[in-house]
Amino acid sequence: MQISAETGHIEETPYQVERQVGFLLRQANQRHVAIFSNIIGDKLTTTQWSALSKLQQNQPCSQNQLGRETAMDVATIKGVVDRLVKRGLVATVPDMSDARRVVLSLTQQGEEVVTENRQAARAATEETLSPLTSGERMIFLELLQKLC
Amino acid sequence: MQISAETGHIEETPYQVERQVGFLLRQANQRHVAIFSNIIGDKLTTTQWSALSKLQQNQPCSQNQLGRETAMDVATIKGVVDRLVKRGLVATVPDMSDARRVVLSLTQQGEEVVTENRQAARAATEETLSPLTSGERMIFLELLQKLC
DNA sequence: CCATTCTTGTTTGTATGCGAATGACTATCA
DNA sequence: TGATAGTCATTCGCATACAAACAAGAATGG
Repeated sequence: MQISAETGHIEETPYQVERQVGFLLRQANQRHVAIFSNIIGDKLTTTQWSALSKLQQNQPCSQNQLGRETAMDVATIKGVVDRLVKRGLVATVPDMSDARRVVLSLTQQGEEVVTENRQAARAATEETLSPLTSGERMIFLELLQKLC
Repeated sequence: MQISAETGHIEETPYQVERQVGFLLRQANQRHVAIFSNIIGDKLTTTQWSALSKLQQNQPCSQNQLGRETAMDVATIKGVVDRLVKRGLVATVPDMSDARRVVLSLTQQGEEVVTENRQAARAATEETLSPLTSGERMIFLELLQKLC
């Protein structure tokens, strides 16, 4: 909304959904997910990759903690972890000192999967950012981080 | 990957999921969705708003067409439209000239909902972008558009 | 005009993603 | 210590999101 210098009236910028941040964020995310799954294949989703990759950094880790660090709801992280456990990439052990907690860690196979796919994940990032120049990427990532 | 001026070796940038575009896009989108639903309430989701708002611009419109214009899969747009129809915001009529097609249009109530919530949608956009200065917003939106 | 091909809409299956409720356990503080 | 508050994991319900398979209709070329 702006005030016109001529009329002094409030001027409505025409509202176009396709120009709104929300719409664009959703689309950009969709594009990235598509690129990621083209490169990685159907083995791993972006969300699963986040969980595995983050778990490797913070091993061992409780389920909710991992959810917090990957920005996933408790209900969401449970589903993700369940599928990773079923596929033998993540192991769960009950916590000795806290009976509520489930302690997560990568299995041997999980470690291998993370190692094997790191270059592919880098490639996905690269391709997603490919429409931007090197300088634009720096700026974009900086601004994007402010919106999180 | 960069080449060090000192060693001449290829240096691996340490891989951190939380710094990757994909991770940040997902988070930024989550934040926007949360802001939107705080402002609009549980009446409408971001996706439903996109569909309604776009439909108002392009009335009447076939279902798949609307999906294409809102960047939604055929299966996704069907679910969205079904829910909007069930709530009386969208009406469907069979197309005379093409028996496959379902022609969509806003109902009276649908028109009202779009009109009533446009300011709120603007406010959601505004709040999502609030961490950025006016100049940064222009740059960010421009770069984001290139990634779609 | 007929066969091939494309498009439209539907359904199924899998995977996020969140709100809200629940049960079990821990921590805290009066 | 005993009530209260907070945390962890689970579950349910709803809403995207996409791949894949399908049926019916439309469009095209031969």
